[in-house]
Amino acid sequence: MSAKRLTIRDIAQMTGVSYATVSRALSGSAGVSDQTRKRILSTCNKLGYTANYMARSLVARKSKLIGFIVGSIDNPYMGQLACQVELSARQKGYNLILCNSMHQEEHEAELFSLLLGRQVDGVIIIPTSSKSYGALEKFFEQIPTVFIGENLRDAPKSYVAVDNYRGTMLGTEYLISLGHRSIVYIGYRSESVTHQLRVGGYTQACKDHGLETTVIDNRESASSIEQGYILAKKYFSRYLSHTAIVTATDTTALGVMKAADEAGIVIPRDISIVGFDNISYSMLPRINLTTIEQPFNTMAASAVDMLIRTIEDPAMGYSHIVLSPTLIKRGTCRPVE
Amino acid sequence: MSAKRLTIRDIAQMTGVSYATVSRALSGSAGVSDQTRKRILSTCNKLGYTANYMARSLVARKSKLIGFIVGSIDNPYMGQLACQVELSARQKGYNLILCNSMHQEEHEAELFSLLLGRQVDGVIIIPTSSKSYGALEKFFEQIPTVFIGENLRDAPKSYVAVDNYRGTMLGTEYLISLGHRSIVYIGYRSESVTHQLRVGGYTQACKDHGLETTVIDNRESASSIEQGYILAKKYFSRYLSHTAIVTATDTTALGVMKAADEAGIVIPRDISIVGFDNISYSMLPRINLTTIEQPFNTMAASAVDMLIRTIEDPAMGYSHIVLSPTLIKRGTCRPVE
DNA sequence: CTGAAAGCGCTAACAG
DNA sequence: CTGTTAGCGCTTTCAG
Repeated sequence: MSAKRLTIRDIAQMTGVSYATVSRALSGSAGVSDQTRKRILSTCNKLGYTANYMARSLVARKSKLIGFIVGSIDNPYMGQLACQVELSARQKGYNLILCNSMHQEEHEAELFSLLLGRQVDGVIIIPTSSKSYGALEKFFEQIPTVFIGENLRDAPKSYVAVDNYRGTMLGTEYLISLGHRSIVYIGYRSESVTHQLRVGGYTQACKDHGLETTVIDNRESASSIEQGYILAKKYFSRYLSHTAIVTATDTTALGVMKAADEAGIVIPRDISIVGFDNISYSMLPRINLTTIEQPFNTMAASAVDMLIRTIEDPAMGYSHIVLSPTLIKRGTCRPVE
Repeated sequence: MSAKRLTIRDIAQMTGVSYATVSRALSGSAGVSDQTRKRILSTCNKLGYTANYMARSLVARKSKLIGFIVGSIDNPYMGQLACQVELSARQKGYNLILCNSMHQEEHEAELFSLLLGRQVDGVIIIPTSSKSYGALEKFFEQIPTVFIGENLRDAPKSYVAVDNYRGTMLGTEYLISLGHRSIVYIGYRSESVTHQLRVGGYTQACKDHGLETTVIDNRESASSIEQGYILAKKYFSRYLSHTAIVTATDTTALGVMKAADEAGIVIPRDISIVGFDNISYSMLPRINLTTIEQPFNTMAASAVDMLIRTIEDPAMGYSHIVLSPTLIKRGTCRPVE
């Protein structure tokens, strides 16, 4: 096992040149004859030599490493983003150190320090809530950071998010266009700006059409199927008047659907429902959820681009990228007679 | 941005000691008076100093970094494993570099070299197929590696997997106990040993009870909902005789269910189905898939343990951990009259 | 075009 | 108990 890895000196000796020359040949910098370069390169991969990034990073003072903090990678929304983030980053020569915060703000801060110690050149974070921002502020001047998913409003920090307000507005108006006059919002997490905006879009759309609003809060630190289920179960046991539901997230919607099924409420016959996120599971057969799509690939690519631009030019300011959501019509909504 | 990070010398100067003393104080090694240690530690976190892992790793010749190669992290099966792997690794002082191979063996090899250059102390891989093993063999003597998920039979390399043979056997026998006499297997990927074992368990169970077998192959390099759908669609358009389906994976089952729904085939009334993996979405309301569970948490924790043990004691041999699967009875199977 | 030497931030002997 | 001195493997001046 690990027969002491080869160093630049070893291959210098083999080739009969100084190790400085080897370094030059490998890093592609000028000042080496084509002949020696070829000779060096060939012995390198004959012996399977791979340069030591650690040493290289130490002198270069940059690691080409990006810290990536997510609530938990088994959440499909984060998984989809993570996949694209990793791919774009790698394509640009960066690798990702993955960290799960388990949706806890204290952990996010600890993880940030850890990542700082790891000498990452920047961090991309899918924050648990907007509160994350405040707690993390002290790190921002130490290291380029970009947020994904959470809308930080006018905070002086880079983020890429979807237009959440417009998203729920789109969803709510679709429901209204179908004839619904009594719509409830389920799963509002008040400490999240994303959720504030989502509930805002719903409220505005209702107001615009002279409709009443009802909002059911989620007091947990994350949205999940379980939470949606719990919330909806309680809801179904008390209210009966609404003909449609706007949910905070697709996972919430999934939980709501479960509760509806158990209560013998048929979707969309008895009640219509629209989700938010368009996680891959929303398109499943039996689910077939009408929802608002977040453009994952664009979000991930933009975040990586933004971060790397800031890393390479520290004088760069911040940017806010707010992408357009799309309504995906599937099978959970129907016109009201 | 990044006001040149503090070094050990900076804080040595501030405290009025030599930087070696600071190093000792930080690494907790003996040979520093409690008083000076406290003084050093306090200035350290007053100034927000974090030790440079790169430099530390360079001299220690270990990075406390683990490379983690997955097919693609947005696959729920891999996401669930990844989450646990990261958590266990971090708890033991290791961090993860995440890489998506996009289910391509060539990429796996490239990723391995890259990770080697990154000086990871070991790698955990969820291989695309058993072919991965051969192509990667040349790396194994260079770095501790453990495989998750794929059963490598008697290969001289560490892996943790579920007893796939026993899994489908369990599933098939359950179906048989329900009275099914005509069962088809959908989604066999012949280049994967995991799949060979799964189809083996199915075949054996059928043989044991004197039943015929029918196997539908998946010629793609990965299982997915889409593949399951395509396979099932073709299947439903030709066969009609089976009363039950054993699927290679839950994602396959999901695709099969979609095709069934579209074809007007009602599950479980017209046909029963059992999946494999118990990914989180199988328990969804409308899905409620009867399936074989893989113990994700145990698998992840064992893999990390095994790897770290090998890292810390290079003389360690390899181990094969084959965990027991469990049948999760849900709503997609019913007794045949 | 190539070699020698200094140093990135840290740890680990070895002295004092 | 603390300071000094070599490096870890590499890049990068600066000479030749």
